[in-house]
Amino acid sequence: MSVVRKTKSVKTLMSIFEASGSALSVVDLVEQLKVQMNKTTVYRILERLEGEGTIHSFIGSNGLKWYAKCSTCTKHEHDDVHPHFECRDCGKVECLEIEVTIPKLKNRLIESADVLLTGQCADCLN
Amino acid sequence: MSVVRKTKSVKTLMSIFEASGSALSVVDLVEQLKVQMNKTTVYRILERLEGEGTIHSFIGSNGLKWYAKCSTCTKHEHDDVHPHFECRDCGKVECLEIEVTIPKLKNRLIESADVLLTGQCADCLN
DNA sequence: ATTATTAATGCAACTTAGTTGCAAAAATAT
DNA sequence: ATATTTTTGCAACTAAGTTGCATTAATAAT
Repeated sequence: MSVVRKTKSVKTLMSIFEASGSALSVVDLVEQLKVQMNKTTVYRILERLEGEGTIHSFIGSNGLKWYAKCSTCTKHEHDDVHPHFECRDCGKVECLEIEVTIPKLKNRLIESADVLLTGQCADCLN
Repeated sequence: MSVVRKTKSVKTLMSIFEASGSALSVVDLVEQLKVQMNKTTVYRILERLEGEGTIHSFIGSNGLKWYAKCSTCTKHEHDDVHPHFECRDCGKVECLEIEVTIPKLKNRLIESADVLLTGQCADCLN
């Protein structure tokens, strides 16, 4: 069920993620691709690629959805504690290749941890 | 500017937060209060209370906005690294009274950190 | 290579969270 | 009691994301 076919649209999205070093918001992708494909298609392809493990998603500071293809995406075991960084000036969002340690909690089972850091990126610091 | 008046609606919302130990989603508040006040009013009161420092907000796992009144809200200096926990079974969201250590990053200025943990709460573990 | 099967797409209509402008009502100040 | 300023309700709107269904494109089977 739900085999991911290598359609033209899928290839287009894949190459966008390959080419981009940072995360991409769904809103931006839909806007950027609106002449080439329907927004529903964008949403559905992103869902499938995430299900496949090719990309991963997270929620930005304003509640909008972002996707990224990072090095840990290629591993089978998905690392849940890799943080994301959002620049308050240029709006760029990136995956950070560091690990954040989540303390163990008694009485609760933690299944995943989303860490979103906000601040100024290298480019915007000056 | 933007003095917070103690209107009936404000008092209602304040007492809801006092009575509740956990965080409250805006959607739930609007639904719960829809006979007593307009949804626009709910949104605006929450904004004002947050500006005042009485409550704080964050984004849940599905991108929706949540508000909570926690112990650290009463302090003037707002602690940016207090995590939130969302139960995947019952949907309850709570502030955790622990501190998560965010590693220093070279080349980036971190201004705030949002940590959202997802899993099973004490009640849903059995 | 053609045909059959199944997945993917486009489209339009819809749902839902959140916002805006403005007139009316309620708090606070005078 | 009146004037001032904030707050509220309402209706209309925006924008993100979803759904159903008919059509089209990929892959599998012959």
